[in-house]
Amino acid sequence: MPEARKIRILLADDHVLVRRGIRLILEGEPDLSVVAEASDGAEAVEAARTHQPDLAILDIAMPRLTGLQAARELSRARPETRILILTMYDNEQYFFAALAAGASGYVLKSVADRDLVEACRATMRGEPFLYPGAVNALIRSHLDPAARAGGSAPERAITEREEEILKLVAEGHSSQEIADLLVISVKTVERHRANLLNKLGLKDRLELTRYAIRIGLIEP
Amino acid sequence: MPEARKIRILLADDHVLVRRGIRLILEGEPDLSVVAEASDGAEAVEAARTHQPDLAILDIAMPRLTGLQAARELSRARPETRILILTMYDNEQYFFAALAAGASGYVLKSVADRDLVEACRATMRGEPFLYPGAVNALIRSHLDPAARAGGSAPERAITEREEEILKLVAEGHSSQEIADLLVISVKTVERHRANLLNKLGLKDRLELTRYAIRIGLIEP
DNA sequence: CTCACCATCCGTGCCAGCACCCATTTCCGC
DNA sequence: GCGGAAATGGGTGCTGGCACGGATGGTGAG
Repeated sequence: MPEARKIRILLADDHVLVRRGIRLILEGEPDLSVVAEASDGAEAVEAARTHQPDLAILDIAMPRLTGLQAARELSRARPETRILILTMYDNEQYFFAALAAGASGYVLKSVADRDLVEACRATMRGEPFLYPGAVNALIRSHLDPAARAGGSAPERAITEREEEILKLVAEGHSSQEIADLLVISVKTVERHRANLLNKLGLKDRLELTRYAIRIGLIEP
Repeated sequence: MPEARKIRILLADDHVLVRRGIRLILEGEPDLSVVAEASDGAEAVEAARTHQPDLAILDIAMPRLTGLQAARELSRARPETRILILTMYDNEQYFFAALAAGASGYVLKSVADRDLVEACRATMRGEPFLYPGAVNALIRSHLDPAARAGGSAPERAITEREEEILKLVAEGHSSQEIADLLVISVKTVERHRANLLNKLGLKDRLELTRYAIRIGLIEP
């Protein structure tokens, strides 16, 4: 039974080369088949509708919709499609967000060539697949749910207002400008920014900017 | 003559998946052979010494040494190795810098799967390989040498040292840290940074960061 | 109802970033 | 050799970023 029932995979990443690499890796396996590719989150959601894949492999950093946004869309629109999040960064913040978005697996690009195939199969068997760091984070979170809000794994979700400030800060606006834009006091802007830095475990507005770009909040 | 004389290729990119993708593409060709991989610029220079490749494919955005810095090193240390620069972004500034650094070809990652193999062969035949946008830029530069880096883009090309500072600033290092790293005074770092802001028409280190990300000098 | 959390605001203080001024040395091209 | 550009170093001064301390009202979950 050579064609028993291949796992139908949707592959979403904004880099052709990465897609090409992953595709070649996956197509080398007898039980895996890439039935569609997408170069951004919106395309991925669209492609999932038309191609009805069993599994969607989503990169986090994509234009239009990020992988996480796409995952939320997908798990609402097509809950039967399992989701595997692929990411460049070992960042617990993303990892918890990925779980919340309905992902069943979380794989780092840096180890992807070793683990990716195994992750696909595990996910389709209904088993979660996480990289070691993520498992640790999960255990810590289990042992002390309150620690999610502090310690090394800042995990309180960012609020709407904070995201608004995050975007404006990352776009290069000064606290004064943001205060004027939102018609609030400079002090409040600074307070929100400080909370962001604290929650995300970042150092200054420069890192905030890179973070915002990574999650697709703003364009570079 | 199936083993006539394969082109020996050194592949440098900081992402395993990208290397994997490129490698699979290249190894599919009968006349191309990847003899070494490197995950940063310094490794690439080192690998070129030991493996003596005919061709080095260098990503611009790499840790330690960037692709351009590695290209300069390489074309000095091993001029017989041809250099192909691989980049994420269509940016003329870096295209000219690549030429100056001794590169014979300049390929965009976004079109790499189509053109990469052809670019390798052309480069080895001694023909330059450029993507269409680069050719246009060259023509404009020929018609009006003064406009080379001009127009909406920065007027004067940024120097090697400035690029070094640009990268470090964009990575979030303070002036003091950079001064210590490069063993120069803080004042000199600030001077270079000021020159960069001036040349690029930017406001502060935050914009410098976004610029560095846009041109693919660093990862977000 | 109380508690936790959010959004809002204020004061103080330090330091890094940045602007604007200055200079010297080296090296390259004309 | 002279002019120009790159790299190096310096001084002064303002201000915005960021940490730290406080406070209030609103709102939803327990």
